[in-house]
Amino acid sequence: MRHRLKDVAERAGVSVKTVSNVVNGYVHVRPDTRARVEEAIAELNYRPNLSARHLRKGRTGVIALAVPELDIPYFAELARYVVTAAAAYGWTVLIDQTGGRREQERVVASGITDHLIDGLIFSPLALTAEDLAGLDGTPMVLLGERVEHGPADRVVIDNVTAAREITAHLIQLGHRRIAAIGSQRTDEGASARLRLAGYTDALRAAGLDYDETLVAPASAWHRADGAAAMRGLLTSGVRPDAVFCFNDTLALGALRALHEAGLRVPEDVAVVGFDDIEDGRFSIPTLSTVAPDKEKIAQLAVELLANRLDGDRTAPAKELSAPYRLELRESTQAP
Amino acid sequence: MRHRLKDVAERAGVSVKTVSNVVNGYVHVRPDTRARVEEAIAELNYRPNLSARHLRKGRTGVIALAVPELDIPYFAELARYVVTAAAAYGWTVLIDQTGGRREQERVVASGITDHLIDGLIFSPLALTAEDLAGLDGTPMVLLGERVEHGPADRVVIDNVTAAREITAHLIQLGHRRIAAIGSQRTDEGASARLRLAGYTDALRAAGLDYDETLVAPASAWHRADGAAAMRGLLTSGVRPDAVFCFNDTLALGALRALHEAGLRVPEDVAVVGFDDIEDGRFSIPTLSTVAPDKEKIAQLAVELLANRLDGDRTAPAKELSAPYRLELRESTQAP
DNA sequence: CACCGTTTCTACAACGTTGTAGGCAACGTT
DNA sequence: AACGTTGCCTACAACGTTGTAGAAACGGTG
Repeated sequence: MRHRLKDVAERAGVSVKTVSNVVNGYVHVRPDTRARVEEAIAELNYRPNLSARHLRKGRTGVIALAVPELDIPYFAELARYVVTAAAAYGWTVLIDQTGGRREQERVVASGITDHLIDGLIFSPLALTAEDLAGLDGTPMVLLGERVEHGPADRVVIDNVTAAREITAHLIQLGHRRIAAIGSQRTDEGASARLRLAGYTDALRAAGLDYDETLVAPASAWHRADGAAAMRGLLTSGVRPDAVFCFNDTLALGALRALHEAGLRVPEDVAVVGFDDIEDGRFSIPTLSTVAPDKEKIAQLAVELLANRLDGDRTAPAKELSAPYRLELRESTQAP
Repeated sequence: MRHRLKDVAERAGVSVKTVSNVVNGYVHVRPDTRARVEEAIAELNYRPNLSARHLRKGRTGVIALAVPELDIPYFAELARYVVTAAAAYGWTVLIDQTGGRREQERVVASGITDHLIDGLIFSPLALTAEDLAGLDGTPMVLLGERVEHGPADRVVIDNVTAAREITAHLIQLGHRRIAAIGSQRTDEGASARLRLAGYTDALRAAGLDYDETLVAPASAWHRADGAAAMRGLLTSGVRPDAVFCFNDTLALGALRALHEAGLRVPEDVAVVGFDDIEDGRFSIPTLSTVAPDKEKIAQLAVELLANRLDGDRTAPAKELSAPYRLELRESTQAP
């Protein structure tokens, strides 16, 4: 059986509250009393009941991270950094997988975990600002562009500028027929919209025409979608000399499709992605990409949450921007 | 503010317990009373406080999954299946990242999440059976070979046979100098030991000599380790005509190293992995591998945990085996 | 009409913890 | 010697929920 404060108290011959004071590091406890209590704690292997503590204190020391899918490497890597950053505050991270479905996201946002968690870091795909309006519950930090107009603190990266820079890199290498893979018509494609904007900006700045046939949609951003989109571009007869994929998994799929079509990368077609997932550092060829500083994103998100928990919960929402850099590898230049 | 049973009770003009009865689906509540209570619940957007419920009932509806690292695709994919399988039981899954460090694993096993969770699915890397001995706490299901001799329920796959079969596949293709990447000397390498055993079994069965210089250790099983081990083999002058990597990320790293050395896969060297992660279905070349049925593993683990929670907690530990199959792709045969 | 069983509901206690209030020594100061 | 201050500790209540016991109302039976 698990032991309670009461058991420890009886063993140490003190009151329940004194044991509680020892556990919580209260100063006014005589050294010998403290020692006796600590001994009893060790002997019984006592561990506080977090539910009871939460019920009393209103804090659990647990925060949640909600992401669309864990087996998208970007989110898995991000999750690792969030867990690490949260550990610095003594927090445990509960990871929730929403599948990107609006209903599930709404459930998570309105607190599926209910009173179990102190705060939420949330990377929504389908959720709208309206879904969040009127949520008075758990403090929340949003990741990414999906929900704008500040219903909650947010951490973003400058997608438009990053997309413009990586596209400009392709242009500077001499590419002129640059395809884009990953555009999305739906409202849900907030990142897609911004990255497409950066792409068109770069074309315009270089005096290149925007050619709609070079822009391939992708409803999801998995490897299979990237491969399918690339095959579609190739069979439709457009012959790009470079491809900007809106994330790395799309790009890895595109690399595969180009390989199957007998085209060499980067000699025949240059390829860039976005996210800097680990796969891209070992793919053949290695993948040029936009590398958001995931560690920084995680740290900022945890920090915003900490401020919100300790500080003014009604203060206006803050928005922080995380840095990124271009990671230029083999897929845009011969080894 | 969040509302409590008391608020709902006042609004509906009934006792607190009646509201609790409605929330919990107790039968003896008059339809009109039930309706009034439900209306009040909806108006106040009442949600039960799980901590309080847990404190009273001893159940949270939350289980934890502890894995070494989330950005190892195998664990990310497994996590997704566990979340899905647990949802069928109405459970939320808290995901914990141990980093494979023994101390952290011990903390998790002895219940870092303490009384917050009902049960634990645990994939240990460094933990020993002694660490688990004397743990009387939360019901636990172990994944993999690390901890043997049944201190807890366990789900495994037959690593030895699987490794033998994939090695036999290489032999059958005519390969004779088959390297192995991923062996580990330390106690922690339980999977490594079993896969190495399968490898040597297959060699022996085919009458091939075991050549120690063909076996490369890898302390961790990341892409970088696979690439380093492969480079090591190549520069040491041994010329394998095939490589069995003990997991897929090692294999992807090995593919990369072979590519850098100007060797073609599978024409010059055939490569196989283990785990069937998504990357391997899109790599160049696509990767032949042992595909454990991750969905089944997750389902069995959740099922074992459910039985343990509802049934006899002192019953002897059960061990279930999950199926696998060989997934033969380009890396062992020309496209 | 008294009695019994069922339905519907309520009051109370308890889960394990911590904040508040307060008591009792021991100490230094007047 | 009386006083206030400080250090150390205890008793009690409360967090929000549900199990238990039982009360009140109702219908049917002898």
